[in-house]
Amino acid sequence: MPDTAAGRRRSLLHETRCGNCSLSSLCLPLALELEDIDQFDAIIRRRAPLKKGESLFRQGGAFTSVYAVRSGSLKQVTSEGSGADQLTNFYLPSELVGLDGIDEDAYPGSVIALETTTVCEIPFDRLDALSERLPKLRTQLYRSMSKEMRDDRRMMRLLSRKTADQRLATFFASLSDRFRRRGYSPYSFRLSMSRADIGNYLGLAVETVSRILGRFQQQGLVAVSGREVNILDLDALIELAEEEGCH
Amino acid sequence: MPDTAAGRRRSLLHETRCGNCSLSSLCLPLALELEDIDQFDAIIRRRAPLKKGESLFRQGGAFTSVYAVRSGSLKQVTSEGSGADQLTNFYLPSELVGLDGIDEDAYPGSVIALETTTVCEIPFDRLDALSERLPKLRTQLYRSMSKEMRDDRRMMRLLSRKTADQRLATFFASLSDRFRRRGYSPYSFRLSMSRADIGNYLGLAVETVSRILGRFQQQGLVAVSGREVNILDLDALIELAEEEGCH
DNA sequence: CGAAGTATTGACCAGATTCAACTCGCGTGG
DNA sequence: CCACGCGAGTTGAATCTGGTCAATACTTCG
Repeated sequence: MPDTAAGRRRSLLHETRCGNCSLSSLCLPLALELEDIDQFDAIIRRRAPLKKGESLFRQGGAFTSVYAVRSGSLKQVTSEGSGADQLTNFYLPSELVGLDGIDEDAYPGSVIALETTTVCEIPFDRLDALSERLPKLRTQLYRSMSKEMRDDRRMMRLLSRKTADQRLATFFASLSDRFRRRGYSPYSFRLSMSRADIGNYLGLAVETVSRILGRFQQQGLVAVSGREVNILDLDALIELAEEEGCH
Repeated sequence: MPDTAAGRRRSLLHETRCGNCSLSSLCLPLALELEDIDQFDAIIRRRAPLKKGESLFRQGGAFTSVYAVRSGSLKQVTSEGSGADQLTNFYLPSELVGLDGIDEDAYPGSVIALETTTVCEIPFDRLDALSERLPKLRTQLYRSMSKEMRDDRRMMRLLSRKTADQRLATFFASLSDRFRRRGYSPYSFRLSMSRADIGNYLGLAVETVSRILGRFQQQGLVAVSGREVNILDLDALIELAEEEGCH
């Protein structure tokens, strides 16, 4: 009876087993043996799906868990001092959220769902304990953090050296690549974030995002209609993204 | 006979013991018990001091170790594609260098001494193994990485939201704070990096750095003479750094 | 269907870059 | 010891990219 509460719960539980998760080749337990995966699986907690706009946690909240995105997408927003927020990251399925809260035992930003989103909650103390026994898990955790640091550096480079056009081009190329890795079309996808989010993330005004998108369209690089994106010339986008300041 | 090779080596070895290192309260082993510190100490390798301009490791080099800065300072430089380098970080004593190389098993940037600099080399495989037995060390390692992620986010905010004045103000306030924590004067110090380095780091042209430094001087915020800095009004600097875009 | 939020477009403005000239400080070698 | 030369730093003028403000269209959702 899949429609009883118990039936639904079972199917949800079943659904969250890492062993049969389609993301297992990208996610934290990627290096684990079958039996180890079960151990890992055991510490994971299900969360009810988040609806668009709901927050996974709020800035300043006590750090307890990291989260693996299972479906949907989220944004991380940090508001410092009195003023404007800074959008520091978008998270897609298989990515790990909350690692920057370990130090200071508090989340340094709020993380908000951009659409209906499900996540796996991984209590950090249990993850840490398990990582003591599973060197591969530990390694993977180090790798995840290290990767995030590398991505951050790339973002700094984008923010301090690239023109608005290059930022947008980089953004689309990167999204395309992330979708490809997850088995989706790298050429055709739907943006879950608003133009304002994109601008905030890339350090640009909304108007600039809009204008450049228009230009890209004229140049035949992409076809954009609302949040629906078709990438027409990925190579050109990538080239534009990498292009060096011509002296 | 402190002048024999053996004597010198002994004194150097002695010098590098974590137990009597003045930085131990800031550095990686900060949470360890005395006996644990000795274990940690045992895996550390001395390195000959780096002279100004020498590199600790080069971008793309195989990742083997992380390094704790003991004295002096370094910069991390990433050159992507064909063109301009990006200076992604300055490292001061007690800070950990190279953590972003774990993922990909290669250093994502070159790290270069800005002055005569000594570091402690910590082979990562041994650190990882030791962290299996010492939960506090593991925690500290997670914390270090987490902190670096947080700092990166702050940098992104600086690069995407702050004006040139605010960037410089933030830079000086942050340096001041880092010196204070290390027991040096927060008001008077010597910059080990060039104006070009500062500009590169903050995403500004050298000329802009120079001009704004001049303005700060006129406003009585700092007194700068070459690389010698005196901070005259730290509070004003901090306020300027935090100031919000006034709508 | 209407209202509020989201996106686009245009005109104008300003902060920062670029280019170029010039000065200063420092180390080297004559 | 001083002159020289080079790199680092400063200053000025012109330019330009992207931001701001304002008006207008499009969507999405109650």
